[in-house]
Order: sequence, then C-alpha cells, then structure tokens
Amino acid sequence: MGKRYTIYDIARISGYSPKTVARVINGEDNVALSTREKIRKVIADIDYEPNAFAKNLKSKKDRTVLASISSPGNAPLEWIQMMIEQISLLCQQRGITLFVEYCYDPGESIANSILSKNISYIDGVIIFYERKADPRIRLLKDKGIPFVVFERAYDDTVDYVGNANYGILYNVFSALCRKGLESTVLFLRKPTLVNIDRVNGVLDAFSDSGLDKSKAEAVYGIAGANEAYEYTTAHLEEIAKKDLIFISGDVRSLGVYRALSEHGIKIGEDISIIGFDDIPASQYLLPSLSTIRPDYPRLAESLIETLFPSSDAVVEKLIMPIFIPRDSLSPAFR
Amino acid sequence: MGKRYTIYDIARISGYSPKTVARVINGEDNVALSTREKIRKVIADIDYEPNAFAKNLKSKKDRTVLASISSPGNAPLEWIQMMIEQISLLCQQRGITLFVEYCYDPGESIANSILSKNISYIDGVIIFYERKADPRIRLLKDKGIPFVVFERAYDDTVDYVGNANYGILYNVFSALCRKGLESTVLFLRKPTLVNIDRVNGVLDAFSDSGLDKSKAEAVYGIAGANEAYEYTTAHLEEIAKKDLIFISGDVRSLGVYRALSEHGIKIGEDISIIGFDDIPASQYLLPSLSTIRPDYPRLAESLIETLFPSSDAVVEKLIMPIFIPRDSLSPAFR
DNA sequence: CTGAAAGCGCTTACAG
DNA sequence: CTGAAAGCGCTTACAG
Repeated sequence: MGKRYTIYDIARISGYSPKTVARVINGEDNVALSTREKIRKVIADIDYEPNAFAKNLKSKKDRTVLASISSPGNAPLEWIQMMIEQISLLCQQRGITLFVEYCYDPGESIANSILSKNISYIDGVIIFYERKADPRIRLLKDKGIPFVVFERAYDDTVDYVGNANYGILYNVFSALCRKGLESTVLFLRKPTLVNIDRVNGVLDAFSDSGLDKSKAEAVYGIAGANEAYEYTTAHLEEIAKKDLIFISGDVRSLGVYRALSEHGIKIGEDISIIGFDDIPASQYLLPSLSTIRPDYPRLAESLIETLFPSSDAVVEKLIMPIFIPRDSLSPAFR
Repeated sequence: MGKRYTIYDIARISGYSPKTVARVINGEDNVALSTREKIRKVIADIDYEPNAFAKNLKSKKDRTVLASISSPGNAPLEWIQMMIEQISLLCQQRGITLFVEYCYDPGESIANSILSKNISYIDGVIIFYERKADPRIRLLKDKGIPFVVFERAYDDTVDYVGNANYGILYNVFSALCRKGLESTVLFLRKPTLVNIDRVNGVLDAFSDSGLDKSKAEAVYGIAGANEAYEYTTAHLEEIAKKDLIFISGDVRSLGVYRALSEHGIKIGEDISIIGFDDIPASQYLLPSLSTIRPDYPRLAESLIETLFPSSDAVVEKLIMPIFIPRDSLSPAFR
C-alpha cells in the first residue's frame, strides 16, 4: 500500500511545478522533451496513480455508461450476456467505464439503483426492458442525462437502437412464401413492441405474397419452454397442420421440440421451426434450430454512438439481424 | 439541465452553515429536528444531487466492485450471467456500485482495463477465469486492492470462492455407485483446477466404493457441443458401454445428445447423462438433462463478503452446488 | 447543536 | 515552454 503520491510529490522530486507535471500526465504537447522525460521517469519510479475523484471534480473527464437491465421475472436471457459483452469490449476500446445493474422490478427498486444514489457518476445509460412510464426514463429526463433504450421504446420521444424486427421477419417470410409457405403459427411471450413488430413483419409478408393474413396466427402467453410444450401438446392437431412455427426466443423452442417429438412429428420434414436469438444451444439441437441472430457488435456500436456521437459515424436505429437457416427448416424452404 | 446546486446553495437558502447541511445530508444525528426539516425541504425543493467526486476526494466513501471477466475464446457462458445478476442484486442491496468488464485475453488487453486506467475508482475486484500468473492479480497485489478469485485459484496465496466441485461430484458419484454404477466417462474442456477437482471427486468416489479408478475415464479437449458430438461419434462403441457420461458444462451435452440419438442409443435408458451448470435449456431437452446447479445467491454473498467482511457473516470458500436429477438418468440411478 | 477554516488532488484561467 | 493562484464541492478537525 504505502502512501499515495500526488502531482505535488512528482513536482517536488522532479523540480518542476505541479502544472507542468499535469501537462505531462495529460499528454499536452507544449512541454520540452527533456522535461517530459524527467517527469515521466519520476512517475514511473514512484508508481504514481492519478486520483480519479480529483480529476473529475472541477469538470467531469471520465466517461461512464450504465447498462440498466430489468430482467422480466426469473428468465435468464442468454442474449443479454452477448450484448453486454460486446458493449464492454467497445467501451474499453473507447476508454469508457461500464457499470452494470440488474433489477427485477424497476418500478420499486430504483431506490437502490446507482441512478438514485450516485447519478453524478453516470454520463450515459442504456436501458434494457423499458416499461411503459419507466421510472428510469423519467429520472434521466429530469436530470438531463443522455440515455438510449434497447429496442423500440414505448416512450416515442426517446432514442432507441434495436433489431430490425419488422424488417427481418418480413424478409424471411416473404422468401418463405415464395418457396411455397402457406401457413404459420407464431409463439410469443407478450405483445411487446418487439413482438408486435415481428408479428406485423410476418403478416405483411403474407398479405404482400397474396396470402390471407389469417393464415399467420399469433399466440401470446408462451413465456418459456414449459408453456411452449403445454400449448403445443394441447393444440397438437391444429399446430401439426401448419407449415412452420416461428418462436420468438430460441429458449422456448425446446418445449416445442419436445412436444412434437413425443407425438412423432418430424421437425424439418413434417413441419419447420424458426427461432430468434441464436443462443449457443440452438445449433446443437436435433435437428439444429433455424434462427435469427441479432448483430451484437453493430448493436453495441450504435448504442454507444447514440450516447456519445462521434462526428463521422452514422447511427443506425434499426440493425438488421442475420437469418440462419438450419435443419429445422424442411428442404422446400431452404 | 440548469445549474447544479451545492451544499453552499442549500446553506445560503436555508440560512445554516454548509457543515450543518452536510450533517443533514449524511444523516448525522446531532442536528435539531427543526433544522433538519428546514434543510431537508430545501434539498427536496432544488432537487439537490451530491457530487460523488467531491465526496470521495478527501477520503473514499463509496464502495465499488469490479467484476473482471476474461471469457475464454468465443464461448458465451450462460452461468456468468446468472452469477453477475446475483452479484448485482446483492451490491445494490448493500449500496455497492458494480463495474463489469469483459476481456478476451487478460494478458494483452489489461492496458484498456479500468484496472490500468482508473484504479482509484475500485475498492474490490472479483476475478473470473483466473490464469496462471494472471496480470490482473499481480497488479491488484501491487496496489493493495482487495480481490477474490471465482473458483479455486492457481495462485494459492489468494482468496477464492467457488463451487465445491470435488465435494458435489464425490457425493453424487458415491450415491450412484451405491445404486450400481460401474463405469463412466467424463467430458471436459481443459484440465483446469475446476475440472481436476471434478475428476478427482469422481475417481475418489469410485475407489471408495471399491471400484477401479480406471472405470472412470476423463476425456479432455471437449471445448463445445461440436467436439462432444465428434468425440462421441468417433468413439461410439466404447462410450456406449459406459453406464453414464458426465459433461462438465451443460452446453456441451447437446452434442452428446445428438450423437447418441443418431445412433439409436436411448438416453435415460441405455445410458445416463449428467451435466453441470443447469443452463435454462437443460430442463427442456428430450430427455431432460440431469445436472448440477451452482448455488448462485450463496456464491455471490461469499464473494462480496470476502471483499468486504461484515462482522457477523461467515465466509464460505466452497459452496455446495445442488444435484438435480432428471430424465437423462436411467431409472436404476434415480 | 452549530459553524469557521483548512484541506483533499486535481484543473482552469491567466501570466510571462 | 513554464508556473503561481484560485477554485471544484465536499470532508476533516477543531472550536464553541
């Protein structure tokens, strides 16, 4: 441990003034090379660490981002991890410090949040799982702190960045219709904006392909694999007649796999399945699950760019995900 | 935005001194009730936010923890998310601010880490995926900052908290041997300390049950489901003779499921499978995967408690995971 | 119960 | 190219 050194110590040891030491530390260029070298040597010798609190007191220097995640219920969401990982890597690259906060219910527990306790640390916030009248957004607007919502926001006055949910579903299903798709059922958790966009993409693809929209049926209430299993089992005859099941969230597909397998319906032959997220398990299911993979690196870049715009970069609000056809798609639809 | 208020503004408006204002803000008790109320009212009126940098300048007040995650390669690890989520919730409860950092290679990229750039923010660090001669640990020791490694550390001079890998495997396999288990193969990624503990738990269970240790065969190099699939397919005859496959990491089990299914070997009848982690997918596999579930809340608590010990709490270094038998276990072994 | 003064370790604004 | 002085918004140490 030992004593912590300050720029005054460096000044004393090197024989220069604190201001010149500060110039060297901050990489300003109007310092004589010989001076710079002497001061650098002292800094290295005493293993000096600048005090971040002093540095940010007069005016804030360091940039920080808070990822605020209010996971809905108990479902751990694989994609969040991939998203946070990409954001973290980008932040390190750009010298941004990343805070992460999970809360189960942003309505109540915002009192414990860094937003309520130490907001002066935070320069920008990425909001996951925005709710209607989200207290996080109200607070951030009040305080005038930049923020961006992941996926289209209920509050249409705020910035967001997300998957092109409508676009990718429209594209994928338009292509499927051209290959002869005639009916589908969509399994979704709740009619969130994300899911509504996905459903509308499918519906419009159907009607633009000359099919009746009633041939694409949306089923809400499929929270997890469990519900997917139960619903599929209970409505087996009806579902078995469909050409394809779209499941909004790969995790849920396991319930459908199980239900269909138990009744001898062959996925990728009798019926096709497409998921969303491309969780690690998907490619190893039997048959491997066709899915739609969010473009995490580009999403991370647009999120950060929205908070801290750099002159050149173009911010995309909607990032097109990538369709990954696998064996769960029957040959006719590949 | 508007101007940011300071305790001097509150002092001026309320008619008290800055010191008394500070007393109210910090909840000190030697303030007249009437004074406290007047000052509280001013604070609320002007929507005052304390400046965290000034507060921590004279002496550090806020406590912060950095979760430093060096994910090995490209494998996104579901359990990390569950771990971080629990840590985040606990930190909020205790008023600790959580930083999260991912890096692919701590050997190189530590230069971009907050550890190198702004270490004065950090009061404690949780290290995931410690490496031999980990540069993070060297730096933290140099600076005298408290840290704890998740899972048993290569550096045996440091604190760690982790799963009771040896213990749970010993317990589970001892019970299985009592029920007639006679042979097993263990699929693992690398001979890490974690995996060595798991293997030794199985081996000792075998020998303490009067079985030859050679009946428990460890196979390393199973990085993902892909490798699991290929290895199982290539060594099918040999593997099919075993009573049970233990897979260190549920994600990899999907490859084994696939390989066995393709050859008509029935999991939960002809052969049993046990995984580790209890990822969300596991319970929905067909058959559902028996697995060993880390006790995330207790792990989180011990990690934080190691960094910031509270007088009463007992820190456990090894937390016993929970065995979750499911359909992948043949009836004899349930 | 309340307050005046100095100090934390930097940066800013200015001077030469 | 270099430096002296004041200030950031709190806390500490002390006084009454």
